Amino acid sequence: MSRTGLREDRLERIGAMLAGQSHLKLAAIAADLGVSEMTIRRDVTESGGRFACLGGHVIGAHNDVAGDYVLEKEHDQHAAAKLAACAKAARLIEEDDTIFIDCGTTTPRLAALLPAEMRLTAICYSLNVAEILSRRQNTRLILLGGLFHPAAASFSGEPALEQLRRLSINKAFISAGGVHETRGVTCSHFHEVPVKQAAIERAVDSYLVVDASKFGKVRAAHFAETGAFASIVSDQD
Amino acid sequence: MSRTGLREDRLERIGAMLAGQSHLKLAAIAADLGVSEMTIRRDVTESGGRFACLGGHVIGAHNDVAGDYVLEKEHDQHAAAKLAACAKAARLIEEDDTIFIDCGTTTPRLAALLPAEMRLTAICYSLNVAEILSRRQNTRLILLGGLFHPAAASFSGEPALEQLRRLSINKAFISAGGVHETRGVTCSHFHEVPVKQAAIERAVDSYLVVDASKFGKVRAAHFAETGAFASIVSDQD
DNA sequence: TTCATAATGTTAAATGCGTAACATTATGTT
DNA sequence: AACATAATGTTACGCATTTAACATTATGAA
Repeated sequence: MSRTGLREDRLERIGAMLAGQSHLKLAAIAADLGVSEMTIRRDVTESGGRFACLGGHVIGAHNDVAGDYVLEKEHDQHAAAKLAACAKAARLIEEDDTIFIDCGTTTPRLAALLPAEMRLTAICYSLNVAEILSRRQNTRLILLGGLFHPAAASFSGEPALEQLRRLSINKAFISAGGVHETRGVTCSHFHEVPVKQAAIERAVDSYLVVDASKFGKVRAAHFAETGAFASIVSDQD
Repeated sequence: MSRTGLREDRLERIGAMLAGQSHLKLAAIAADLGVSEMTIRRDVTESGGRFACLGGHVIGAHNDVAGDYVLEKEHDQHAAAKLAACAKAARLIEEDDTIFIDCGTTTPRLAALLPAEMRLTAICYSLNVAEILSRRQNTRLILLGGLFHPAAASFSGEPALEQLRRLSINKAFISAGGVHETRGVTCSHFHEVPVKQAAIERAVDSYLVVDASKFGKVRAAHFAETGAFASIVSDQD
């Protein structure tokens, strides 16, 4: 039994060193902590997935959304479809637009597909989308903050809603877990409902960005009818 | 001259595929884009640091704060001192505390050094701190949103300030660019001033977390006197 | 069409990573 | 103190990654 917890201490220090950096040389960490590279290797393998060793470097394993492994799997399955839908959505965006990007597993791809040099104002309320947008040069980013929900990596709260209601949006890109002819458009997380609704209300045009697997599905939280959208952007028709 | 920009297209698609994942197999990307691994390798080297190849995988280079290379360098210089200061600060935190963590290059390390299993409520207003905190299991995270400032990776805005003024904080961990006996405590970014001040006001105890290199320095934006803090937590005395 | 140039594919060799096996040192117990 | 066990260090070898060099295919211009 490791009474001392030295390994855990080192892992925390590795985490601290990694804060900011994307990857660090195995040798550098070993030198910094005054142990051998082999020990760092062993630490990383025992870290339970917090870190990973790749090509002599350590990287933070940085799993998108902590916990939600179900979503993560679904993610991979329809990855190509989502990418296709996002590519279409990205073509709708013009220079100097003010866009709203919803949360979920589809929308980060849209954020990543925005033309690199295009001047934009982007509004979002999820951590993974914000992170992608924050790296852009010519984009003004507004993140609606509040209480963090790990399942969707999104935030919720009245102050943020108030702020959203005072913003004007050209194009809102909304995602959904289900699109049904009679039951309308639904998602899984109730706290997202008021945000999505406010975004749709404030936007000149709203677009529903979903892969075709969502058609016919129904989720718990209803937030709009299909008629609320200027168009449904999907990999198929 | 690459008139077509195929490479750039692929880089965007790689970015989109990487959205969420920390790393992706080189072979998987090559298969998805229908090109050879060698081409992906060349893309990555020509990406100007956006991506990196490590151990047969591609990772997002994920540079902490886009742009601020000056800070990034200073960062590295006093890295050990900052880590030491943060380690001391981390020891002040107890189970079930509500803590405020400031923005900057020091505080991400504090966030990373928080005991892994400790139950906490954490308030922050910078993207890099939020990202680290969001991976914790037993922590309720509140991010103060608003307009993004790339230089400090932080957010500002009246709605977030209002929200902060309604929160109660046990311990606020504040960073600074300068600590001076007569000129007080200062930082470089004016938009941070009202946030820091509100946090100090709402906190039972505020702690100034700085490495010793900050002593005697003065920056443009004044936000507090040294007397406002329960103690100054630094690598030296 | 023909040519020049860019883009991509293929192959092959060497560097360096990753793993295992064993040696050594620390730690705690009786 | 002597022992058992955990923790770390060292070495060496197989193999995947990486790089370079060259072959091939696309692209655009004259």
